[in-house]
Amino acid sequence: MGVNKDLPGGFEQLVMLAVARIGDGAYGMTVRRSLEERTGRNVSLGAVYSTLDRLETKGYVTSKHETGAAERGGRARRFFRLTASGLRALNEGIAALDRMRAGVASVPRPARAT
Amino acid sequence: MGVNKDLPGGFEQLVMLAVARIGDGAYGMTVRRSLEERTGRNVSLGAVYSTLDRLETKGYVTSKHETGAAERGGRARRFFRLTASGLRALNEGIAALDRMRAGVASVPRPARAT
DNA sequence: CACCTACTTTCTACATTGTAGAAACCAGGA
DNA sequence: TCCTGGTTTCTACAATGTAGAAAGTAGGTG
Repeated sequence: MGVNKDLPGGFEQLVMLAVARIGDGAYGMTVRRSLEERTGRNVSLGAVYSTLDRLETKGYVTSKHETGAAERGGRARRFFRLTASGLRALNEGIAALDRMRAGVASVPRPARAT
Repeated sequence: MGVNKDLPGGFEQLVMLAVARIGDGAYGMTVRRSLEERTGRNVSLGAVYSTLDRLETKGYVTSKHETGAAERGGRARRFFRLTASGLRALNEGIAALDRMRAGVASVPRPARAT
């Protein structure tokens, strides 16, 4: 890898953004849903989970299994949160992209706040 | 791949942006330089060229060898340009990222124009 | 009880992308 | 001739992207 290791690439960025935007209720399904809604592409759960796993190995997210009785059918959910270093890496990656795109006429400026 | 095939990932985006921003004089070395200046990371020429090659196979850039006598030491340069479909794909990818990041408090809005 | 179903994660496998470094090319000057 | 600077191409491997099948878990239902 490059000299600045581990700047997250495309999909990883998107997944981290999903986790960030969802906040507390971020687990596999909600991350997937968020991704699909905002990007318009359909993403498989497998894709989401393995990315999340890899992010966890890098220390960019942490996960915790739902405690107590999940009075809900199904396996205990695994909730994800962005770590400080994850946020840092995410912002660096985004910043680099922004610097790259600044002033390129054919590439639109980002929309204003939402 | 996903349903919307071939949205370029991280590094491909950066390389396309470099080509776009450089305009006419875009070839291996200038692309590399632009990347390094704006992102701060050091990128190898190999990385640049193979990415450029792959982008070309996808039809996102075209290349043309320097015509006439290159009255310069060295092999004839290969100049790259973004194709219309490359630009479209690039903008789609960026737009998806923007939608994902819009309204996420911990992720700064992009800087104003440069 | 045995089974079915909904929800969710985990595992497996493979394709694509990211990345570096060595090799080869080319021309001009020492 | 040899060296050097500028440039591309080739080779190889690691990391990321992506899908799909499998399996765990609980609650309902006959």
